[in-house]
Amino acid sequence: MKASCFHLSTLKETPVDAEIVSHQLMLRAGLIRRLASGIYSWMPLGLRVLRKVENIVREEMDKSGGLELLMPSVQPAELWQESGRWDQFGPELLRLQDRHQRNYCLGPTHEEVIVDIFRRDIKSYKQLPVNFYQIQTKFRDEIRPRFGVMRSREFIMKDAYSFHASQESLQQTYDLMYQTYSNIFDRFGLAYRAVSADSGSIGGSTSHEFHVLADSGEDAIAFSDQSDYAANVEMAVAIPPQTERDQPGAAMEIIDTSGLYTIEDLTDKLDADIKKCLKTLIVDSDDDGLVALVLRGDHELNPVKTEKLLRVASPLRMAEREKIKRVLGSDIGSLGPVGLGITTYVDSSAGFVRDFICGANINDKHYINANWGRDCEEPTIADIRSVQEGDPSPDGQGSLKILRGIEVGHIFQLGQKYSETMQATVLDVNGKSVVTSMGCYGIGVTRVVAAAIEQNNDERGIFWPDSLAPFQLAICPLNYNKSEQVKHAADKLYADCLQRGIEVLLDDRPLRPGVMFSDMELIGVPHRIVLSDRGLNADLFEYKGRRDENSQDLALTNLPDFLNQLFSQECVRD
RNA sequence: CGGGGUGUAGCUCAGCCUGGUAGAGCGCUGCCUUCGGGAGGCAGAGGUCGUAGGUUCAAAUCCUGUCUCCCCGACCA
Repeated sequence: MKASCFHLSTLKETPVDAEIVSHQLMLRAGLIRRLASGIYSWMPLGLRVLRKVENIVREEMDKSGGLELLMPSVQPAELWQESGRWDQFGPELLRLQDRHQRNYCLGPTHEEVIVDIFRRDIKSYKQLPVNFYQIQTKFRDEIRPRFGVMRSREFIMKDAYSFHASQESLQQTYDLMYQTYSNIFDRFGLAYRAVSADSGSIGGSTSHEFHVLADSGEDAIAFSDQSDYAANVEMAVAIPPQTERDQPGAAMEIIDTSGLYTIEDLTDKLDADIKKCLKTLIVDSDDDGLVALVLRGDHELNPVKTEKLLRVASPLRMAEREKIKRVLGSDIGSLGPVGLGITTYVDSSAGFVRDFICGANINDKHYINANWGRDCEEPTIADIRSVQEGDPSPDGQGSLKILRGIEVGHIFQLGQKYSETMQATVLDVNGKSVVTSMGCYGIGVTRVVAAAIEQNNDERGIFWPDSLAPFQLAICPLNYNKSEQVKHAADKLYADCLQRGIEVLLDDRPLRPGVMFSDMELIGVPHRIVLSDRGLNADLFEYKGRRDENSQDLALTNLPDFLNQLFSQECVRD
């Protein structure tokens, strides 16, 4: 490609609305343009990257026996009513009507449609297992789209759905998909991590997320420094520090703590050990009452774990202050488990603390040296906190480290959630009708592009991994439009690269070198060759990798070999 | 949806408080100079000031409605 024939629309200034680097760089490099909130056009340069992602996904899915199909993005309401999700999904589902006032939605996902296809087409266990997938545009009417393509309303996703006559078969395909995803992310050339995950609203049991590691990631993931254990912090099991409680010490006393309402106040003013200060949080119950949650002062509540507990309202809601005061008789800064009188869950770590400090449920009073069993009821233990860096790994090997990640892939075992309600059955060996089990496997294709940038950028712009770069090589001729010598050499090199199948961008624009270099660095072309009169006169060309400190001058005679070496791997692979 | 902001040239923004009829930098077009890290000069093009109404002799500026977009919270690939 010649730059003069391409559309490079780079921006020198950073657009104000862009909050995170990937969004800024995608706009500055001219990969995307915003059309409306959460809706973006992919410009030619961005589309080249998007296609790279798609193709890798497609190749690996095909290799694993996936069958590509393409389902409509507009879907009839009837299907969604049948699965029950027409009502469940809420405003995130964009609904529309046609001219006959029939209801439709824009597909946020395709379980309903695929199940419908399946039940019409597949009758026998002999046709199983199957794994259908598509790479297609989805629409979710996000409450608040942000971060550009990272959380947009319209986005492209690869979604795959597998069907099975048995759990064993589902497990097999699930494991295969896990491996396939690992292969895909390996090929992307991104640092990633597969973690056990909460299956969320989509339902099902076993589930893993694939995260691209980046400090700006929205998710925290915990993994063992000594084993394979890795889980989303939402999910990671918090192991109590000990298995038996120490004997109580001194007798409980009530003390005056006017003006001390937070854990910090207590540790500052009373010189107390934060691990001995228990905090009591009050959330709404599912029957209009209250539930108390007790945690160690240095621990954080984990809403995802907590909302699964009996009587706790889901989604989790902190109770209103007035209601707490009314029901419990004190303000939130003075609450504690002693004599509280409502359902109380005590975090497993907090349940082992002896001689603790807690609110007395009387304003401006706290107890010290309180003890479970002696001063209040034996605690109902639950795992309700988020793990912290340094906690023991739940598998007993090593301790946990915490990194941030961007969720770009998610695999689920759906089981029979949809196949049951929508009657996706086949006949088994005995001619009996059995409900199929399903798996579902997603990759956020557009999000992968953003995540790749989030992980690979510097002050000059993007640096793409070779596998995702819109162009592999930039040829930057200095004075292309003035110097016959340079033009000739550049054209020859360009033709040679095309011949070799290298994706090359020849910058033949009449630009100053600085502008040209900056553009190529901004858009992240991994390799750059500069040709100039000065160099050619000395039989030299200049090479610089996007991530290299310095450029190097190399002998022109070695250029063919150099190209061979540089691009041998990609040529074999693609 | 709740809270906070914003809207003026393609982009980043000034002007608004204190009404008098629109500006800068970058980008764009042409010419000249420069030519290895976002050059300089000259000459240009480009804006119903988000939108509808109101106040006023006069509105980008004041008032009201409305829309857009962004930020903070719950959701997710």
